[in-house]
Amino acid sequence: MTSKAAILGQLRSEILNLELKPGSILSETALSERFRISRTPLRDVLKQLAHEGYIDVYPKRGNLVSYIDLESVEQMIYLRSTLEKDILGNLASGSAALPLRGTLELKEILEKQEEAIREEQAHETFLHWDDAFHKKLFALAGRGYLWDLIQQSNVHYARYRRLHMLKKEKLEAILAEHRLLLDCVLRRDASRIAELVEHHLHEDINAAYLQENFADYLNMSKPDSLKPASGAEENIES
Amino acid sequence: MTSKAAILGQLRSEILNLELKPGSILSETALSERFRISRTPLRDVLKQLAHEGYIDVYPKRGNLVSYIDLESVEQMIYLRSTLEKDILGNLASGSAALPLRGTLELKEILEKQEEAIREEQAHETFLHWDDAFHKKLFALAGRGYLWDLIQQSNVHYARYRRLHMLKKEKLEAILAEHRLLLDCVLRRDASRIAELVEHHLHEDINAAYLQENFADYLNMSKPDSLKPASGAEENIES
DNA sequence: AAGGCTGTTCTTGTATACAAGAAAATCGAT
DNA sequence: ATCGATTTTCTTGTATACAAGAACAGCCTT
Repeated sequence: MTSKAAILGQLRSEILNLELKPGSILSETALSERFRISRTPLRDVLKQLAHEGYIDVYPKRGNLVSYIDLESVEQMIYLRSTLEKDILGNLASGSAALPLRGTLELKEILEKQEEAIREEQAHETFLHWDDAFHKKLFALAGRGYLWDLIQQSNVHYARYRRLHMLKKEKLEAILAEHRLLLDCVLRRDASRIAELVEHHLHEDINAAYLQENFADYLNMSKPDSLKPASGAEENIES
Repeated sequence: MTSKAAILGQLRSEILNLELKPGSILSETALSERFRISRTPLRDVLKQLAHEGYIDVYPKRGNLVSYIDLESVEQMIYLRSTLEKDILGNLASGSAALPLRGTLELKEILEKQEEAIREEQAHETFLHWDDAFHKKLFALAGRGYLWDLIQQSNVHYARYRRLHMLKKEKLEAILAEHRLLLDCVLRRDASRIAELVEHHLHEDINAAYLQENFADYLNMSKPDSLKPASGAEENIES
């Protein structure tokens, strides 16, 4: 656990699966002791995390694990929804036929997902194969580049999904929708895809429920005085 | 010119307007002398540039201004095309009416763009207002967040456009298309928007012409041995 | 002349000492 | 006890010395 890439991955996964709760302090000195590495390379890791939205940097005060930003969640859902409607539409309406190889890989993924449901403590595994399914669709449409791009700004949406999963055991429902979508593509029925994708991604973004049960995970847009750096402090503006 | 944000902006603009050509070396020591600042904060700036694709980092060898990646260009055009079709479609089909204020701002931008055409050496100014027009459309649809997100991965597309501009003086054509698009939205005619957006953004991605005239600006996918770091070197993987 | 070894000199990567800002704790006066 | 100024102690930001890898030049060998 000494390389920068390993540390980055470790912190990323701890933040994503909510072991590190929003608001937790990531101190440079503390982390440098934990990972037995000096502050300089560790700062590189924190910079990367900050750029991907995992942490908020308060200059000369500290780094906090970011609170889940529902605005970002809504925007990412819209982005994915719009793209996947188009992608699945193209795959279905057959200007380019779905190759047999791709079909098989998709079905394999869905089987893995079904297995994951049976396990207990299945959420992380299930989510992994859920992502794999959508990623494969992007890849088959020649849009893997965009999938990777989206993943770089996915912290808030990824954690939001995990909070929702905790409540509803609607894993079966999700899997069923995947099967339905694949069916439409294979039967070359583009007509229903738009509504299916729309419903699949907009898993009721129920802000009220979240604020009731996970208020301390969320970013309630408070006065600017409490917001992280974004201006001309000693920070880099993006 | 001592703050990190200023240096970042300076280098960004020099790379975007091709003063710093692809392949140019950005040495930490050289830059630290140029900007009278130590290597540590300067490395932060380079990290940011690397993350946004402005430079490629070859560990222990150097940092080169990235070559224009036509794959990225095509992906970004598709991304914007798909999003803007939906955005303009929504603005036109009127679930939410375009407010008077927004209409006026858009027309103002188009006037600025017309002024820019008359000036000589107009390209940079023209492009600025061109971006402003599209950005305003995103904002009016409540998608300013996504516009900003896209801008963070826009190096290759931005430079590609500048190379195209050098050849064709099709500034008037672009402006005319803007007027046409705005017209469709105001007249609530959503039918032609898709094809207009498609044509507007896919300004003939003529790879042959570029490779003929600007081969040394482009990233011809060479053998892996010449590619920048992306694996388990001493670098951070994204 | 060609090939390979070796040392020099580039580059970036890391560690650490110090500077500077912000918040908290302390101590004092009222 | 309460309020306020000062000091102390956190935090991150910066500078710099050193480590280590990569490329290059030169030389020697063949």
